[in-house]
Amino acid sequence: MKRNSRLTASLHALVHMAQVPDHPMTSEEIAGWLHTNPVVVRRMVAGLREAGILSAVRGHGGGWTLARPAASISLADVAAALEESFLSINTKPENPRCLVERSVSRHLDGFRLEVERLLAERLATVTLADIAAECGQGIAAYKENRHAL
Amino acid sequence: MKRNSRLTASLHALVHMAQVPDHPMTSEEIAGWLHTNPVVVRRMVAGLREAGILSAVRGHGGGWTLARPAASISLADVAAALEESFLSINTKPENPRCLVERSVSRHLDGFRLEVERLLAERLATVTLADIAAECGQGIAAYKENRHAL
DNA sequence: ACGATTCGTAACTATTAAAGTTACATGAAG
DNA sequence: CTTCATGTAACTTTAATAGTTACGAATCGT
Repeated sequence: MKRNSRLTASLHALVHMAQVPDHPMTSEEIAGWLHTNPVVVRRMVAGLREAGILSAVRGHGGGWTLARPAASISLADVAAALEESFLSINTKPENPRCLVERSVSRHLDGFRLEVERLLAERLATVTLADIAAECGQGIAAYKENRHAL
Repeated sequence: MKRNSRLTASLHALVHMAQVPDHPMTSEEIAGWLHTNPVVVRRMVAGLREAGILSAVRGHGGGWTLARPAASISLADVAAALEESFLSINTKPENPRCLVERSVSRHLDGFRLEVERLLAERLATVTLADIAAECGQGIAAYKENRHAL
């Protein structure tokens, strides 16, 4: 898995799950899609479980399923659950006694907040169900997307 | 110098320069402000020179000065010259044959573009002169901000 | 009950992007 | 022609993240 792609990767997995509701998916399976390791997957989606987006079942036949209907899970919900910051722009002054540094940081921080708000707004307009529908839904679409093609 | 703070650091230095026009500042001096190394500074601002924001003079009494009036240099100009991406969100599908991944990436990429546009717009509304004015301008303010307090 | 399976998590290693450093060539001022 | 400053290449260090190993806990099928 590439760096800085936790949101992309998580959404990828979640939409696949939305396509086949009630079918638990294992971390092994997901790791295959994301070309990574099962443990990395479990670590990545831990926050999604805590946020009530995914529910996990252990043991034989276990795995992950969506904890609520795909239509009620927006991309913003997922992004928030991952607690990832997407804006890599430092707005904390290192030396708060320098007026210049403070002023620069204050401006940038204002912009940062505004931009994060816009992103959250946009992410809130799309749900997992929307994307699943775009790709075709259900078992057929799931098989279509099996990555084994 | 901390990571992901090239824009903040560059603006910090540039505003100090705006406060004392026609006084070349050495990388040694700037490195002191940013708590880093002169070579790191030279590397960081290389793009600013190529973009016509800074001009450098070598040799005795040399250093950097703003290449144009501070009022004509917006924060967006600086950000563009640094060629830094501020949105750490991967929107390139790793396996373009997966419909789900493509759909997710397409949505995120649209949002990314919109967000970057907003940020650029906002950065364009503020110039180095604006910030210098906020901090008090001229030699007096420069001394006020000497970081040696 | 028992073994197979799967998540949960801690502890460790590997990778990599960026900062920091050293070294030296280039050029300008006095 | 010495001194000081940038320009840049090459290398080392650092830190964030991915990847791995290991094992405990929980659940199912037999």
